[in-house]
Order: sequence, then structure tokens, then C-alpha cells
Amino acid sequence: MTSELILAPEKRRNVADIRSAAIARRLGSLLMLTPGETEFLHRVGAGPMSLWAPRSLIEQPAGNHASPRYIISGWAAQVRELNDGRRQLVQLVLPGDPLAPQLQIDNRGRTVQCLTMVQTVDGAAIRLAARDPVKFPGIAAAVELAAAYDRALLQEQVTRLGRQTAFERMANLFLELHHRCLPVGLVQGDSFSCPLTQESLGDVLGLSVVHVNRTLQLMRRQNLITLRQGRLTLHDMPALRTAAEFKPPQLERLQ
Amino acid sequence: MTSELILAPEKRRNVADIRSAAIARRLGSLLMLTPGETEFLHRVGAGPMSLWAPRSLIEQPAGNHASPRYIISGWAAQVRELNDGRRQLVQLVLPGDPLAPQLQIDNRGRTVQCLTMVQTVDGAAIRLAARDPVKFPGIAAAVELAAAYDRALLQEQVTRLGRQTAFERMANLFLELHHRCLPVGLVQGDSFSCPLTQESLGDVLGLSVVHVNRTLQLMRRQNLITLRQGRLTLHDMPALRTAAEFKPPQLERLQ
DNA sequence: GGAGGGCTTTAACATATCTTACTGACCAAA
DNA sequence: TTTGGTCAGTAAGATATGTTAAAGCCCTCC
Repeated sequence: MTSELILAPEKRRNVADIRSAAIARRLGSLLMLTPGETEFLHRVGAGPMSLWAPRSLIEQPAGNHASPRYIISGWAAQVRELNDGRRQLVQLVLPGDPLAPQLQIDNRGRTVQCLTMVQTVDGAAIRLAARDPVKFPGIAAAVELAAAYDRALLQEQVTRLGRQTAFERMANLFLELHHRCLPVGLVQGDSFSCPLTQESLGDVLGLSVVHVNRTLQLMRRQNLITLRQGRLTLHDMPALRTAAEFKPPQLERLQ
Repeated sequence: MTSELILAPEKRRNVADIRSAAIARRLGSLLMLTPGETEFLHRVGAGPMSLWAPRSLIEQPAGNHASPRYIISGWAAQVRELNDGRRQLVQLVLPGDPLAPQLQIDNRGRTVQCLTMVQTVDGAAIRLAARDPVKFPGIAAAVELAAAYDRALLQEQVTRLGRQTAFERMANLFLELHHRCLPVGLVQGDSFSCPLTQESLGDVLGLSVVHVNRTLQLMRRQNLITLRQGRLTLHDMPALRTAAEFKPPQLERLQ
């Protein structure tokens, strides 16, 4: 993560572009937005941002009328902890995603934790724009679609944990991550930055660290993936897809 | 289920009341509704209904502007099937719940299946009412709250499957079901109708039938529950709570 | 009143995954 | 250079849960 801070100037420019564009790209991938809307979301993404250290907990504004923060760089996760220390990363939050969609629910015991350094911007402007159908005809629908999409991913997570083997779970997750990073512009070729430690991978997949490691080795031996220094490369997507039965949620043809 | 059809007349009347009230009670438990709103929801619940046989798949109207059906009696489940026949009941749908909250997503491979005989009513009127803040100030917020609540339950399901043992999962699920049946008026004392076969229980909890049976026997031997003829009684909620770490999602204090 | 079909129960055995423990690589701070 | 921390890798033994198979129960249907 910090390595990004010491990139050459022209590269740094690109990175900054990707960041401020994250929200626009994410929402724009769900629904055709007007140029004005895209421009607006770019400005939101380039607005004042908060910086969060790795492992820090992100506090959420709560209540009915609060607006969510959006991640524009870094990875975070919704975490649920059990009394004896068992941890479940309920879902991963990636650039372009709102941090916690359901602010109306009291999230005691369900925190959002940064997995890397994280930059967020405030989503109040988006919330307002969603209420102005004249100037922004697509924003409200896009935000709603994003929530529905997210919920579908959560349902995939349930199936993974309930009925798939370690190998299948992992393949499935990797495909989901690829699928989610793609529209936000975070994928280069067949590889993308995946800053999960084996321990957090285990906490996502409901597995022990040891078994995560075993399963990774297995995937490596079959030349399916490379995972090194926080970078994940998928060498054989067809094989992964066969193993994982990953079906990305599809948007309904809208009338 | 069919036994309800042969109740004495005065009983039948009560059952019908509970049914038509399901939506009103569910939404009213989340937010104080005006008498007019409650009355309106009662009428929706007493409107023309569809009847679905046990095991049948409920087709969903799809697309952006479709409105969801609401269950007013019986249990159903969102089902995800894997190619080799493994099944996961992603979440249970109970009276008062909309059948599938995210209609914008193409649900191929994610069907809604009836676990019992099911009665549904069309939710179009509710959708319309949510757009009329003058006449129905609370409906929109209540529907939104219900969706957020539902999502929180889905997150609980993830934790269950990812990090809890069979015993804990089952205890947790039973408490959730109790908690959900309560506001809809389906709980009598500490018992309620729970028409899950051991096989569907397994499909909810990510366990094999055999292990479901083992775990049930264990709970029975510890005098925690009775489950007979589709009726579940929780004899020792404190013990169950300790085992399960069930934390019902709490609504934020609203401003 | 027997036959068949769903559901529950139990037993015996198989195995995926967990636990504990140790080693080594890498990196930042002292 | 040492120290300490985090993370990846590996081994050995333990166990929760899955699989297969069979039997019994309770309905409903004929």
C-alpha cells in the first residue's frame, strides 16, 4: 500500500485518477449514467477524504439520516467477532463500495475494519443527488442496484460457506474478487492487488490459516493461481470457474 | 399445514386474522405506524392471494419496476443449488416478509421454494403507498428498515456458517426463528410452528441430515428444546443464548 | 388392511478440516 | 548486528462432520 506513495510522478497521477473514479466506475458499471452524473461522481471521489490505518476500525455515522462513507482506495471488511475470539469477515468492501449499506441497524459487534490503508470520502452528496431525479436521473437507481448487487454477493457468500469445500470456496472467492475489481479499473491483465493475509483469507472463508495455506499450495501446484506480495494472478479462469461454480449476479434486463 | 383447514370455525377466524395481519405486524414492529397505515396494510393482507403447494417454486415478477409478493402464511426459502445437487437454503422467508427483496438481480439459479403450503399477496399496493409520504408517512421507511433488517440477518447467517459449530448454529437459528415469529404473532408461550424437516434444517445450516439428527438429539438430552410434528419449543432460552451468541439486530435509535 | 412414500433414527466407517507446535523469511526498529 | 514482530510454510495427531446403509415410524392411498 505505502509503496503507492513513492511511485514516479506520472504513475502517481494515474493512481489518483483511478481512486477518484472508483465510485463513478462502480455505479456506472451497473447503469448507464449521463456525462453529468459521471462528472459529479468524479468530483465526489476527488473531494475531501479520510485516511485510515491498516487494522483500524472505521466508525460509522449511525441512524436514519446518516450517509455512508465510500471507499476509494484500499480494502476493508465487515467483521463479526465471537466471544472466544473467532472472527468472521462477513464481506469484503472494495473501492467504489459504500462502507456499510444498512445504517439503520445498530452495528454493535459488527464493525468495519481496514485490511490495508484505506481512503474514504463522505457519501452525503450522493445521497442528496439520489433525491434529485431531474438533475441526476440515474443516481438513485444506480445506488439501489449497487445495494441489490451487494446483497446477491452476500448470498453467494452463504452458499460458499454452507456447501462448498475449501478449494471451491477459495476459487469462488478469487473469481468474485476479480469480478468486482474489474469495473473499478483495478485489474491488469489477469492479475490484481489482493492484500489479504492468509489469516484474513481464512476469516473470510471460514477456514483455519493452516488449511488456507494447504489449499493455496494445491492451487499453485495445479497452476491455477499465483499469490505473492499481495498480488493475485488467475492463470486459468476456466478451470477456476468449473471448480467454483461462480455465477456473478446478473442485472435483470430493465424495461 | 392442511390441519389448519379443518379447525373449528372460531379458530379458523383467528388464523385468518393472523394471516392478514402478518404484513402490518411485521412492518409495525420496526416503526410506529399510523392507524391509517396499519389499516391499509391489513387490507393488503386480506386482499386476493395466491396459493402455492409445498415444494413448489414461486415465480418472481422480475425487473426494475416489478413489485414483490409478500408471504402471509407458510414458510419458504431462497434456494441456491450447486450442479451436483448440493443445496443451500440461503435464507428463510416467513409470514410478513417480501419473497425476494432484490428483484433487479437476475435470479437464475436462485429460486424461492415453498417449504409448506404458502399464501402470498401482491405487494404492488405497498410499493405505491411507499411513494405517497403524505397519506402514508411511515410505509417507505418501514419497508426500507425491513430490508436492512433482513440484510443483517443474512450477515448472521454468514457468521453461523463460517465460524460456528453445528450445535451453535442450530441454537442460533432457533433463536432467530423465535425472534422473527414473535412480532408476527406466531409464537405461543415458548413454542411456535417450525415446519422444517431435518433435511431442510441441514440445508439451512450447511450440515448433513445425519448430523442434524445427532445435534437435535443432543439438544433434547440437555432439555433445551422439543421439536415434534413441526412444532418447536424452546425450554431454556438462556442456555440457548449462551451457546449461540445470538444478537438480534437492533434498530438504531432514530432521530 | 396392506403397500408405498416421506421422514426420523442409529450404526460404522471415512475424511475434510482443525489444533498445536515449530521453522524460516522478511522487515523495521533499536 | 541484534531484536522483535508479522507472515508464510510444514508436520503430526485430533476431531467434527460427512457418507453409506439399514431399520422403524407414521401417513395416505388404494
